[in-house]
Amino acid sequence: MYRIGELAQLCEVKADTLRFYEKHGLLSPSSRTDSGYRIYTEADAERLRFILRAKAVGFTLAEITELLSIELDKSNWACADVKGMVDDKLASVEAKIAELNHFQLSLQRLSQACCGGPESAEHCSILEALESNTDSIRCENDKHGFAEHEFTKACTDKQDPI
Amino acid sequence: MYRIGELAQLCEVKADTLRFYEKHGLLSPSSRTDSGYRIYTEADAERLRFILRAKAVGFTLAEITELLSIELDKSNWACADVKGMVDDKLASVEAKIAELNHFQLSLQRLSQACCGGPESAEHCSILEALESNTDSIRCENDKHGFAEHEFTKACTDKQDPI
DNA sequence: ATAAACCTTGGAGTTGTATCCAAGGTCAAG
DNA sequence: CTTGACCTTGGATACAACTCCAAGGTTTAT
Repeated sequence: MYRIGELAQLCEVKADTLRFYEKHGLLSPSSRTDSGYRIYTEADAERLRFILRAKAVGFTLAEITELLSIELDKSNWACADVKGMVDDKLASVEAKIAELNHFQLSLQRLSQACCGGPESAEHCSILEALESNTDSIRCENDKHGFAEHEFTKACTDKQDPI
Repeated sequence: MYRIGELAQLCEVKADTLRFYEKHGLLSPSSRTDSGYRIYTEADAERLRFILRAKAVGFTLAEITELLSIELDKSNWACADVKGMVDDKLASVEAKIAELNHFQLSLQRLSQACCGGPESAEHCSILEALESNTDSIRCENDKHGFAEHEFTKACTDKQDPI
């Protein structure tokens, strides 16, 4: 039997989060004290751990609600249903990864094209790339108008294609 | 000179999005007609394209606001400032990718452990994994109580470790 | 002259996951 | 019997980036 603060500490979440989960139907305390304090049982704690594990593999709370309803009525569901949820989530996670990989590649290219020095950004390759729709990014080598030996190193160093 | 719907169509965004950008200080039309219609110039369109390109590499609108203020006052900023923003964004994108890769791996393991068949979820490996804090996931081979030849194939097929 | 297609504004709603607050009640220790 | 730590509720706030709505004004084509 735990009070809200105890369960929160035990599972490393905030008491506010437990109230939030209750409001959204994920986890309700099994009982209350006479004065209204929430009392969670060990079974409640297990349910919370289920929620947290599901969160740890990427499920949203809405999806976890669905998983919990399956969990409580297993015999009326098939493995296919559960695996379907996992595979759907996997697909969406992979789609998100693909998008972020795209961002990553673009950002790496932008970073490589810029000397990153104290020179004025007037000829910054990054800004130029954002100004025009060219896919190729020109390195700002020699654009800054400083003595070449001073500032070109960073850029030439990074010229190897990705 | 474009009206809001024309610019929206040209750049493949919604007119609502342009009003939203205006409300948030990213892009204001250069003028209005007597009757109050927004009129965007070619320079406005270019600014919009800058915004969209920055979005396409992962910047948030708040970050784009910052980039735009640098863009309009380049000489008072250094390459280091711009590259710093790119590198910060790159780091955050990579952190997010790492998190999603973690989700992906976990989901793949869960998916592999489950036969995904029409059997009752009573012995579903996925649910069992979410119920207990074990890191290793037991395959549900033979747990369903059906004739072995019928349902074990999917699971044994996928036994190779990740 | 009228209908269709466009535009205006302010504001609300969405998704997701909390976090924080104020005003007040409860409980255990000293 | 007071202090401090805990608990209650409802509601506000936050982020991100839109998206939609209603009620009305404007433009354009026929």
